[in-house]
Amino acid sequence: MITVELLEKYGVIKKSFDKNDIILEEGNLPSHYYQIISGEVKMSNYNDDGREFIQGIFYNGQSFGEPPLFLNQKYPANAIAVENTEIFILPKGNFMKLLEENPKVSIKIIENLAQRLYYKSVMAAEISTHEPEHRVLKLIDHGIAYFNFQKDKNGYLINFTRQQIGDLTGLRVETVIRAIKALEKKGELKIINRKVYR
Amino acid sequence: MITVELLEKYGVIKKSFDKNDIILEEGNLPSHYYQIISGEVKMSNYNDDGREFIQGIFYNGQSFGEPPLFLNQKYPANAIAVENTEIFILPKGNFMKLLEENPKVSIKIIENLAQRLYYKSVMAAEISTHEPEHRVLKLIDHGIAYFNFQKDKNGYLINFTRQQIGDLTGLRVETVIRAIKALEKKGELKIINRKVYR
DNA sequence: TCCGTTTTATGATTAAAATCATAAAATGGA
DNA sequence: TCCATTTTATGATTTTAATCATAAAACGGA
Repeated sequence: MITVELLEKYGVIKKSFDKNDIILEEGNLPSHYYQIISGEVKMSNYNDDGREFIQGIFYNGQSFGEPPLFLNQKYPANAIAVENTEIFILPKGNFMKLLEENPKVSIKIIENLAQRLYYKSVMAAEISTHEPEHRVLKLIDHGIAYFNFQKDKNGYLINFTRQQIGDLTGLRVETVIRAIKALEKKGELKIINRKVYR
Repeated sequence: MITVELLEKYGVIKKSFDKNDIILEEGNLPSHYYQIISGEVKMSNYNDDGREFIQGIFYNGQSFGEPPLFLNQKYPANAIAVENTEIFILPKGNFMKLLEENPKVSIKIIENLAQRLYYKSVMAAEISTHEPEHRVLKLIDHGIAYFNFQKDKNGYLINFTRQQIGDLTGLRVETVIRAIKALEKKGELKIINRKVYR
């Protein structure tokens, strides 16, 4: 996350997106740095028969889509507004100048990329070698640590739909529903009027 | 990749590992920066029944294991020497000092992390939503672009065993063998005395 | 408040890859 | 050069999650 003052100094602009708007598209070449002001963004892929895989979900203050920007490669996924969203957008040239002139920002970027790489390492191993229940639980625990889940008297409210959990873990929605039921039976989590708590 | 001169200036040491030696272990806290001088290193996970998932394979000049170093988190995977390997090892404190005093290195680190994140994004989507043949072909094409595969009159020699391809794509070795056969039949690649070319 | 859409839910069936079994070929140390 | 190990290979069987079908509950705009 880069501070508003710094972004403004380098000529950032604000842009609004409605729910379900496409912010950037797979296959396109990157030209801007994106940082969320408010709202929620997902980056995801669709395979040939329309099945979705969610690479990640991003909230206030978080940036997304930097890797291809640094590599001059095409975006490997789409970015879509999950709800109405406001975003800071900075042209690549300005962004690079900002980085050069503010070395401490580089460290922030490194930490952010490291965090995302860490998540992807954990989930890749999960998706490849573990059963549905294990995958779902790992995603939930990651979500508690890194997403903005709220804690109340029942525990952490897992603010994902079953479909989203499926799209994040490579499982179909029915499998997720059954896995969550099984996890509840084992006492690993609670279901209170359809909402999942841990 | 950080230059030898710079590493030496900050007190790097060399260390040798034999084939199959464990360089660092899942669950441990990081304390050093690692950069390969010669040889080959894999980072991988093992699930409860010993099934392996290879996070990545690294060669001369490449570094590995940085994300947890930047985050002060436990390693999410093991690093193992695939063959006899020499490695530059720099203590965390020295490495951080090097970064602070050489801002251009930060950009290199960013590019490297971005590249690895890119690979993981592509493979995560593959593993979650595509059939074995597609997954194998995608890995092979990625390998051609980013690993040191050699080109000769038959095309690029894919320098992975079927088992390695399986461990990188989350498939069992028999499935990989059958997928490669099917891809040959479709003309997507060649098998010349058991070696795969593309 | 009504109605279309989304989300959660459950049972039956199917398909695809994993597993199991076995073996030939190749490789690499001793 | 020999022999143990690794790699590639193939067929049969099983298992597991996907798929298919259907529906109730909840949600959200108009």
